[in-house]
Amino acid sequence: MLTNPDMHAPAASKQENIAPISRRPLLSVTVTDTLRAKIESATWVPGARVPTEKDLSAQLSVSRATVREALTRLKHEGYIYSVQGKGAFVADQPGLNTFRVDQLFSENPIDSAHIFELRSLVEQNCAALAAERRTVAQLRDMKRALKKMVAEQKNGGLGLEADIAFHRSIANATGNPMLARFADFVGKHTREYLQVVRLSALKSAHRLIDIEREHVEIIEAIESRKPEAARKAVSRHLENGLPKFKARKITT
Amino acid sequence: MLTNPDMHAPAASKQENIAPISRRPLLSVTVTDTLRAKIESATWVPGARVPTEKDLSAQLSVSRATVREALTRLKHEGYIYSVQGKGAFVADQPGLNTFRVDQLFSENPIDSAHIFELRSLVEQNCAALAAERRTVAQLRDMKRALKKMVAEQKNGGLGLEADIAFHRSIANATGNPMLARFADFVGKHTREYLQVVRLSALKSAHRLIDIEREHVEIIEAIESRKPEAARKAVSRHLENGLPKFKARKITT
DNA sequence: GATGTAATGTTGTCAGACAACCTGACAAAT
DNA sequence: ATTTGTCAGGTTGTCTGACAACATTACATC
Repeated sequence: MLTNPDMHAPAASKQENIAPISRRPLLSVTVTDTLRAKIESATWVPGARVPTEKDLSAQLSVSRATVREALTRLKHEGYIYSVQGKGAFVADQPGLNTFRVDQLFSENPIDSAHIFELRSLVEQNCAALAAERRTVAQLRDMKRALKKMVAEQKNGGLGLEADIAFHRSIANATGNPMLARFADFVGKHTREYLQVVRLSALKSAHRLIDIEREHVEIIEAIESRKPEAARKAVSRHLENGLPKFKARKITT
Repeated sequence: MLTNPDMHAPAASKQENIAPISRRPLLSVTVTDTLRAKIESATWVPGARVPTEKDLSAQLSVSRATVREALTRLKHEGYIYSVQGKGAFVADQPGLNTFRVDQLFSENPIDSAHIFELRSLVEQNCAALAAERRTVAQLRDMKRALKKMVAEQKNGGLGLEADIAFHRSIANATGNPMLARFADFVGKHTREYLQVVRLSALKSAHRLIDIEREHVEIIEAIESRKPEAARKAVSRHLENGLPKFKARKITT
């Protein structure tokens, strides 16, 4: 879905009951998926040589340019690597070059629970580390973001951007930019999948007050340097935001 | 560095003191970096239109094919998106489509500390969740991997693969495939950066015995369903494996 | 046997063209 | 006046062919 340009299209027209058109998938994307499947199904094993671009072009009945575009993506994902004059080969640990969620995610609510759990873990740890390391300036950032969110909500808005800024300010306070970036990453994707479901339910004034109180609890724990309290406050906050998945048992 | 084919090249020759050759960077990679910098420096802001492929081709004095290859990568990373017939545009949250570490990583040991901390957090949480959810079959997998590692080390090897399998078996026991995949991802990259430094120091028999004991402690905590004990056992294990960074203070 | 060299194959880059699609302007019809 | 149909131009997606850069192999030369 992330490769579908539609998701970035301007807001839908006012007639909501028109189903969105489904574009013909790009040829290069189809080829990419086809070749990636060869690797994930272990048809092509690590170290093995990938057919030459010319051969693939002939086998798949597409031009070499299209094959190259597909190979470019697979290289970027870490499934294969290529050496000029030599050829292309399956990587040792295919696909571990980048971490993506779209390839793991489907509309299945179980999958949603998985990524929400990942987010919860990351943000809990961020809060705990922030409680240990935050500077006064960083604490001020958190409070400012919270104030802004409350203000926006008083004006009838959702304060979504301020909410994002709030969580980011916590991640920044860990002093670990890699961790902060990953928190951003996971946060974006969870919010993306929530978007539709959430908007209506979130608007209730009752829930908004809860959210504010939960945020205050997080800040207080970080301010008073209590890592475990911060961790639990985040856990509660995120669980409350996800009533649908809250009680769901993850069975293995 | 991840786009450099050398890292996947066959094992180095026996003459270790030959410096690895540095290839001329691919033109398309250079273009990719140039364009990505435009976005990360906010020269091109979200929503803005990216120059047409023809224009970029003229401005950068490269062919349209090369420009397209660069744009393909940027699309894949989530920096831009394109619509046929319309053009290409900067994404709302550029770069958050995929999580990569090479763009954040440099040879600076501080950066290393950041990714090692990320790994530690992830694996601690995996162990804690595994302690709550593991099945008997999953517990058996962990013990089998540990046995294999010890056996390999008795034969003079490092048991690196078995070690990877051990950590993966814990991640699997969380029942969350997304979390397991991320643990794989982070584990791969941390090990990659360790590789050179570590091999000699690790060979000492003393350290190998320690590692075995640490692994046993992790398993015991998971077997007896003690999440916090499992978390701490993993924390100790990883800290011991990284003496260089152990005492380093992360300053913000 | 060691070394230089040419031939061959593969990926990287270039150039030009057409197909698919979007946008805007204009004409035609109601 | 509004809607609809048509057209032209621009942009990305795909195709084709060619050459450059690099690796491998076989062969000739010393």
